[in-house]
Amino acid sequence: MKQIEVTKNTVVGLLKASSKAEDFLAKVLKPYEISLQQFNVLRILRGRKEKPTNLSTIQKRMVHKNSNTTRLIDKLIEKFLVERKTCKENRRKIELIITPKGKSILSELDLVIEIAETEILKPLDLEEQKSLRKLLNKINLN
Amino acid sequence: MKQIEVTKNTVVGLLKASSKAEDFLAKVLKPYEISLQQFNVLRILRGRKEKPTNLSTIQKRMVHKNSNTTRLIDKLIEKFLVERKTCKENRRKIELIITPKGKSILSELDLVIEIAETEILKPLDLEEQKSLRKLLNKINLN
DNA sequence: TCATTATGTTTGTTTTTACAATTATTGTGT
DNA sequence: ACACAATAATTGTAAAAACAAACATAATGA
Repeated sequence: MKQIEVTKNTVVGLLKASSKAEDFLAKVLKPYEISLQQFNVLRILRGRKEKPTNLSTIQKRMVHKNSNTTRLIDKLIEKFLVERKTCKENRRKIELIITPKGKSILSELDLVIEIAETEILKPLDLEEQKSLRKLLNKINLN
Repeated sequence: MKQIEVTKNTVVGLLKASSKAEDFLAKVLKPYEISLQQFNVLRILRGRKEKPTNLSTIQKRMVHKNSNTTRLIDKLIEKFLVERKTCKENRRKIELIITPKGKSILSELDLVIEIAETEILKPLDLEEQKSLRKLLNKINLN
């Protein structure tokens, strides 16, 4: 098999595995009326501890760079999971911070997401997962 | 690091790598006004040679199972890249077939897509790609 | 200072996607 | 044959994503 065939199959395999994972994750989030993207933003905000975070920082860390972050966050604000205020030092920026309600819902979600993630990677043992992670990281850092 | 942390990171890595790949592929297809999904359907149809293929078969093979295949294919038909006719043996089914124009555009696209796929997996050598493909396949078959 | 450029976010619009409901046809069991 | 379930595709509708343009503020340099 030629190199290009391997490359082609690998890329298709990557897209399929990811699509499958996303469908599954979205499904477990559905009952909570939180989209996968929204969940990711909440997780990013929590990871920043109490540090307020501006939109562009979130965008950089998001899985899907191209989604409309302003409106995505509007949804989270409507649900009182996130607060938005304009940054005093630089009034172009806004600062986002996860609310206690946001944290509380997130800790509920952690559990179901963990179960789902484990299910997705069930066909791989720990060493295989580490090896996969390493290969994916190489792609992501490029 | 705990098992669950490895799993979590691996899933996030998977989603990120795939999102990056999709963005890149969509970008190279953009000038041709063909979406990644449309491209995939064309490729599936070509892969079936002259055998007419019905919608549900395509859906099974598609990367994104949940997209609205009827309307996606409507777009391809509007552009005369695909033809649709109802199946005589089973009138619930429809049969889809790629047109010569579809094939011709597809062979143009093959080139740019190959370049893009190679670029995406550039950080990995052949052995690493094979190893990645193998791991992804395990997930996909599950 | 004042024009110019760069940065950060929002908004308008079109296209896609998700999801549920509907239609059409076929298959099955009595 | 007839009701009932199963299969295959389409349609309606709401939500989300893509993309470009616009807006506000800040930084830079003559």
